[in-house]
Amino acid sequence: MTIADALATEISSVLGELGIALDDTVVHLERPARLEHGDLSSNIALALAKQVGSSPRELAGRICEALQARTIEHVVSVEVAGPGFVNFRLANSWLHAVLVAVVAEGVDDYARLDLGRGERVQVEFVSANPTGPLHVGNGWLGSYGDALARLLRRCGWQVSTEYYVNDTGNQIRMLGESVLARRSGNAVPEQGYQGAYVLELAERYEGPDSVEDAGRYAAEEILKSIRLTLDRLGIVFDEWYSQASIEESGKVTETIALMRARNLIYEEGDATWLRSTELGDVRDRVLIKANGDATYLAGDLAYHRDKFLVRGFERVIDVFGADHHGQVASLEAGVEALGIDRSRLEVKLGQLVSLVSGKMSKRSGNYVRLDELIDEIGPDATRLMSLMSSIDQSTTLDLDAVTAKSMDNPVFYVQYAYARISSIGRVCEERGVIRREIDEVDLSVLGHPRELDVLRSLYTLPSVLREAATERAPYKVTNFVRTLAGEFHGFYHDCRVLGDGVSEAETQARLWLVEATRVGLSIALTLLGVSAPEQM
RNA sequence: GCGCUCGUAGCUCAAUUGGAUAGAGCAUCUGACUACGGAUCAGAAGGUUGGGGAUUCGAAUUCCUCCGAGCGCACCA
Repeated sequence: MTIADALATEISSVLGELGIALDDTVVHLERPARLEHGDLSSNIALALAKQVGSSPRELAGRICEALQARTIEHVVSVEVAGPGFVNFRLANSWLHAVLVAVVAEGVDDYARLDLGRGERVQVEFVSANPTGPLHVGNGWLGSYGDALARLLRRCGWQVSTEYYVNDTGNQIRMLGESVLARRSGNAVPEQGYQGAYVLELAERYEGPDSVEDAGRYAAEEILKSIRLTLDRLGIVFDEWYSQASIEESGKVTETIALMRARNLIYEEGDATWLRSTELGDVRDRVLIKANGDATYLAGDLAYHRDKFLVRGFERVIDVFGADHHGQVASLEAGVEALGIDRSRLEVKLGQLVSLVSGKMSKRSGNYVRLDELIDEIGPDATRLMSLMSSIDQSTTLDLDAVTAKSMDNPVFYVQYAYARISSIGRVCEERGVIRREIDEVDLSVLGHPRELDVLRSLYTLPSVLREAATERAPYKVTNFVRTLAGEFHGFYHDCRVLGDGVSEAETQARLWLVEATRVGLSIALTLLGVSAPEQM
C-alpha cells in the first residue's frame, strides 16, 4: 500500500466520522505541481462542497482538523490551502520506505501491476502492405505498438502482437505489373511502384511473365526485408497473419452468413451490401462486388471475426495511421454486425509523421526509409525519438537536426545516467568498497534535496505505468525515464557517493539510492525497448 | 461541400484528464569541478494556450462559433 492509498483511506474514514457520504466521488491524492503545496494533496473538499452545502474552504477546514487529531505514519502536517485543497507534508521517512520497496521488489516486481487481470488482448500494428520498404512513419507506429504490448504485459494483460499482411488484391497485382515492366525495360504503369527496389526485384525475379507470380514473389521478398528492419528495432510479432489465407479459407462467406442472420445484409445491383448505416456508419458498404470478388472490408471483417470469435481475444487494439481513419466507422459497424460489443475493439489512430522537408509518400518514391534513419542515429535513438510524444499529436521530424546532432539526442542523456551508475559499481570494485545489506544501512541520512528528488521520481513509477497502460500512452514512460535520469544527474553532480569527504554512512545509503535508480531506469528502458548500456 | 484528427515558448513536445503561478528539452545568453565519466549541473530570457463567446469556486482541457493545418470521403486496398 502506497502512502497515497493510506492517506485516501484516512480521508474516507474522516468523512465517515463527519457524516459525509462519498457516493461516486473517489478520494485520490495528487502530487502538487509545487513543492510548497506539500508532498501530497487532495481536492476532495472542492469536489464535495456543493453536495455538502458548504464552502470548499470551510469543508476542507473540518476535514483538516479531524485529520490533525489522528496520528498517521510519515505525516508531519496537514493544512488547508488555496481554494480548499487539503495538503499533506510528509517526513523524509516516506521516501526512505519507497527506496526499500524499490530495491526489495527489484526490476521484476517493482511497479508490476495487475490492471489487466489476465485479459487476453491482441495488439495489431504496422501491417504495412508488402509493396515497399518501411518508412519512418511505420517505424513510429511500430515502436508504439511494441512498447504498448510490453507495457500491457507488465500491467497484467495477456498480450499477443500481430502483423496483418495484405498479400492479395490490386496493390499486389500492381506490384507484379511494376516488376514485369521493369524486367522488360518498360516504363512502370501510372499507378505502379516507382522505387529503386522494384528494379532490384525485377533483376532477381526469374519466374514467368505472370502478374500473379511476379507479385507474389515481390511481396514475399519485400516482407522478408520488412522483418529485418523491424528486427533492428527489437519489434517482435507473435503472429504474421495472411490476408490471402482468409480469402481462400471461406471465412468471408461464413462471416457474411453471420451478418445475414442478423438481417444486416442485402443485395443490390448484383453486389452484396452491409447495412452499416444502421450501426453508425455514414453509408452502407459493399462486401461482395458485382464481379464476385470480396472487398477489403469483407476480408477485414472476416479477419476481425477470427480475432474475436475464433481465437477468442477479449479485446483487440488496432493501431492505424491517421490516413486510415476513414475505415474506422465501417469496421466498428461491421464488428457490431457480427454481434461483438464494439467496446472490445479499440482503434488507435497515429497522427502522421511529417518531415521538415516535404512529407512522406510511399508511391512517389521520395519517402525516407526507416532503415536509413536507423543507419544514421541507431536503433535506440530511433525508438526513443518515436516514443517521445503522444501518437495523438502529429509530429514533425527535422531529419537534419536529428541526424546531425545525434550526440545531443535525449537517448544519450538517459543512457549516460545508466552508464554512470555502472561506473560507480566499477569504482567500488576497484577500491574495495562493499555495499552492506539494506537493513544494516541507515537510510535516514538521505535528506539532501537531490536525493529526495530521485526518490520522489521513483515513487511515481507505479502510477506512471498505470496511466500509460490505461491511456495506451507509452510516451509517458519516456517522460518518466527522462525525468528520473535528470534527477539522477543532479544527484550525481551534488552528492558524491565515494571519496574522502563522504562519510561511511552516506556512502552506504547513497549506494542504495544508486541501486534503486538503476532498477527504475532498467524497468522503464526495457518497456521502451531501449538498451541500458554499462559503458558508452 | 461533408466527416475525422489536431492547433500550447523561435523549434520539438509536456501539463497528474476540470485544479493552485501552463512546464521540459533544443536553440540564445551567463555561470559551475585539481574529487565516483563535463555526453553533466545551475541561472537568465522566452506565453493573450489560433481568435471570440458560454458553462463554474476554477478552463490549455468541456460546449458553441469563426480561422488555420493534416487526413479521409470507391463495387481501391
